[in-house]
Amino acid sequence: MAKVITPRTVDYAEWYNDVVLRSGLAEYSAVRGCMIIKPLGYALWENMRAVLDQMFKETGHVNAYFPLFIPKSFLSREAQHVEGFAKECAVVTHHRLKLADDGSGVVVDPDAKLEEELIVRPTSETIIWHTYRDWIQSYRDLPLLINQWANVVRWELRTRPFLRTAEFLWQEGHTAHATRQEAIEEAERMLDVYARFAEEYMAMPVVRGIKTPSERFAGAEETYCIEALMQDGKALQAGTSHFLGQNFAKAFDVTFLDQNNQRQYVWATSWGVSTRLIGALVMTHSDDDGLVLPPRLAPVQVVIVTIPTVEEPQMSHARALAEQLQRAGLRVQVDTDPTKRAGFKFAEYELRGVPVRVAIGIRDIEAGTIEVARRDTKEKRSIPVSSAVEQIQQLLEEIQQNLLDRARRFVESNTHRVESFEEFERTIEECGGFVLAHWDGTAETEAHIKERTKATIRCIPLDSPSEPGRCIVTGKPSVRRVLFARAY
RNA sequence: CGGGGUGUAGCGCAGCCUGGUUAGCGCACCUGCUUUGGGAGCAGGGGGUCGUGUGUUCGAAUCACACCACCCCGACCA
Repeated sequence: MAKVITPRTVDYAEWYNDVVLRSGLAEYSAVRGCMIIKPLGYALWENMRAVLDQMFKETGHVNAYFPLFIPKSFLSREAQHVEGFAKECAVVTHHRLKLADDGSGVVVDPDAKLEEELIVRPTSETIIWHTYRDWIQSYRDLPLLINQWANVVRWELRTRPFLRTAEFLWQEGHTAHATRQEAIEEAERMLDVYARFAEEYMAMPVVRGIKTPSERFAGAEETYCIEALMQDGKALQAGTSHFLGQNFAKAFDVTFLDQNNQRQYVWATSWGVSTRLIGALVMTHSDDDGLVLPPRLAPVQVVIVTIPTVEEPQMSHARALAEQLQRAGLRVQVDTDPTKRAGFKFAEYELRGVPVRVAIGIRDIEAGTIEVARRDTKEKRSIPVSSAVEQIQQLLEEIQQNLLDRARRFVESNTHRVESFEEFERTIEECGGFVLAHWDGTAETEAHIKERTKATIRCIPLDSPSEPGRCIVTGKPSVRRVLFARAY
């Protein structure tokens, strides 16, 4: 038992770290708050990226790439934006090192000070809108629908692998539109893309909603979000889409001439998801034996393990089956390594979250069967090798669906409606989860609740029906319930 | 940024309080044999600036001081 994972019931945070580190998704690096994304974690990200990229292209977007560095002066052009990010910026001040006089290594060369400091981008609105000024002259240049896959740096005080790292990988869409309405539609469209991706590929149910003013992105007029519920009852913001109004157009003077030859400021959106989604995936499906990955995103969907014996016809059987599965479009790995025992491999592939494991031993070959084990329920059964491809394909779909159903049931049974502040406090403290309650719409009440319970308004759900009620704190009238939770 | 913790082999740790031969254990690694359908057994072997610096001492992993790094918990944030 070389690799033991702390059970979730003992310490959820420790369990999370164990799963991430021991499954080989990522490890800590020599740089504080920055992680090394290992091949398994990166392959997962590549799969996510491929699907999202396709979805972005289907909705009319194209990719581009903007600089990593942003002149300091750009950041301060939009007042709220700079306020939101100033406290967590990495700053480049010099461009050269030199040998230390005492021979102790290298030091920053004071003569190589930059005239204007450069900020390592925490997000790219400013440099992109500075560029859009040149790209947009006419209504014919709009809409401008651009996405960028990049890394960004936010000097967070407290970091956790995938959930919050000082450097992270993400995509950021930045679009420009001729009308307010069109920009709002874009922001909503991309939120919908994210929600569909979360549910259809990650098998992770999400609540779509809008943020309250105090939780809005720095510089946005409206922030849309998808909120997911983790197994420990805490919420995780899984993606955001912002309607930026004309804030950045005004800050960077981006205007166009409309059909009536009138000069207008451009309307903007930005939207992003990050490697945080990998953390969300872990905390939605995984268990005390390690990762559980949804088949649609799993880097390896099927692993075929041969049970070694002296004579080894298993190998050729395994390779033949792998070939058939690959031809059917599946991602397959074959493990015929005779130096590790079967039990070790079983545990190892479970730890790494492979959805379906096939075992082939001499017994199976004699019986014309294979043993198929599914990761989500740990069930095993023998099936005839003749129908292996169809059955495995079907099983993968079943697993994908089961993960979503299971996660949905979890969210449903951990979403509570409360009518009083007392009930609210008790529910948050004892059950966690999502809490739907009436709120009077003021920042004061929101802050009060946060202070008392550490719960925040995750969003005002888009699909929430209007339902007259009274604020749980002030008793003032409210027209709909909002979604509260303690959050990551 | 506040609080706590930890730095000894790739990983996990013991040793430190009470200084003293060659720094030890488990896992992993290498070799051999036996095993092999749920994390194999035996035998042998390789691997160490004891986080860094300064000090105390005949002698420091061990004592003192300073520093650094990372992790965890909070406040802030994707």
